[in-house]
Amino acid sequence: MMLSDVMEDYLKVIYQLQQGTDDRIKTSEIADELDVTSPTVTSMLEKLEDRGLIDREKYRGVTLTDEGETVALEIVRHHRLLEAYLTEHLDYDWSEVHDEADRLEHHISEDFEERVADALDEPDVDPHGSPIPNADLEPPERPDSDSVIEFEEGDAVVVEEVADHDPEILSYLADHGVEPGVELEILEVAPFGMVTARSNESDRSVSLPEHVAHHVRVARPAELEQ
Amino acid sequence: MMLSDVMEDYLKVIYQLQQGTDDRIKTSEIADELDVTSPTVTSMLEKLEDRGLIDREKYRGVTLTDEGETVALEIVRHHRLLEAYLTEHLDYDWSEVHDEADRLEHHISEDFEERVADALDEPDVDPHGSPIPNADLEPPERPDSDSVIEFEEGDAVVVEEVADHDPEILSYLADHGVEPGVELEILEVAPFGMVTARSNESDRSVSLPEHVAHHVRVARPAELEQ
DNA sequence: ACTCCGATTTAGAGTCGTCTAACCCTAAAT
DNA sequence: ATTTAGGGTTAGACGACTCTAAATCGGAGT
Ligand SMILES: [Mn+2]
Ligand SMILES: [Mn+2]
Ligand SMILES: [Mn+2]
Ligand SMILES: [Mn+2]
Repeated sequence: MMLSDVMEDYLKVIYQLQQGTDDRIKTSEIADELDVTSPTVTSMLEKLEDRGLIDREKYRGVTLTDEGETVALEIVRHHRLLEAYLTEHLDYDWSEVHDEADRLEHHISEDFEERVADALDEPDVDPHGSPIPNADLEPPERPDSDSVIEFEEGDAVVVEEVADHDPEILSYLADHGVEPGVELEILEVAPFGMVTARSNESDRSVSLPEHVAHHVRVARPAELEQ
Repeated sequence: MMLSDVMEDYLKVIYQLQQGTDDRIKTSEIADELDVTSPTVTSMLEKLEDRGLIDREKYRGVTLTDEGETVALEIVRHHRLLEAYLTEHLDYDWSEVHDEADRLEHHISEDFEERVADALDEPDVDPHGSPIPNADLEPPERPDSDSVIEFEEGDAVVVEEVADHDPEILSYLADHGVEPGVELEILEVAPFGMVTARSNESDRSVSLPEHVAHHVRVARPAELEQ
């Protein structure tokens, strides 16, 4: 199956939008994510349906077929391995890797993928804490983390994943001690969603507006130990 | 200036065909190299001319403008740095790097280029002995090597560059002790161009049919020492 | 059941890079 | 000066991906 970069991007986006819901993915969601108009999405969805990569019900959105999911996992694996390699071996900061990986993910060979995975010793998460699909492209199990928004004043949690790609936000977070692996004590969750917490890294408090906090996924330490 | 991958490839090919001649580059040469038809080349040449990247005289071929040459050098730098990086840091063999670099060269950022160059300590040749344009994209000086075909029985020479990209040929050459840096003693140059030589690496003789010998560029050791 | 709004699809068009078929130019040979 | 062979260009088309404008669907609220 010979797929264009663009088709790969559509499948990747559908995969990512599908994580954490059972809802079908709607035309407009894809259009937003890829920065194209909805008629453009509609016509690409027809093509992907013809190729058996998605299930489509007109006016009701799409889901990936198994084959489509495998392609998406392939691209996600490339992306996250590249992010890991760039930070580990080329001295990139975690805030800088996304765009580079987003271009290269479509252009590396299976051989390159394998050598990178070897050089990293088959990592299972990328620098943002997101799981890297294994070489067999089985869907990684859903990490049992929740958005930090779900917690309350007084909770002690560990950052598992920061699912944001904006370099400015990521730099800010790192500067304020919010990275995968650090412990946070929740100080306040404001009614409009802003979370204030103290990091054991920076030892000062940091406030995260809702749209940022939303992407900071954490788990209770207990859940890790059990 | 926003250029497509395809335009970059045309400029790179024109640059490479231009090395070692003062002739203008002809439509059909480009078509052969890129595996497209000549009308396709003609229409792309019109576009490149409009953009000021080539000088074109209808029916008489093209040359790169300074701007076009800079773009070509940029891509060649990417290509050769990638080849060097893949062999040095990802355990690729020199016979395997070309195709990978040929795809990635269009998709790496300037930042990536710089980090790779740093990791390699600003190398000046790639694994095939070809010069890597510097970061300022000044045209590298033409290496003073000649095809091994130009020499005669009894000459002692050093391999400077193996300007071939075919993995099978490169593996064969490495197996028979023909790589940049090795010394060769020319044993025979047949009338139909085949060169037989003894390598100080393998210590056995190896014969190279003309089309292979043509790409093996060597220099007299004396020229190196002076 | 009906109406209406927002989301989706249909229709039609444009750009890019490619092709084939037909025509044309240049340079070499007569 | 003419012919001719070979390569180059023009013309017209197509697939991939995108857009805007117009038509249509479906669900929410009466
Ligand atoms: Mn892969
Ligand atoms: Mn990531
Ligand atoms: Mn560059
Ligand atoms: Mn090379």
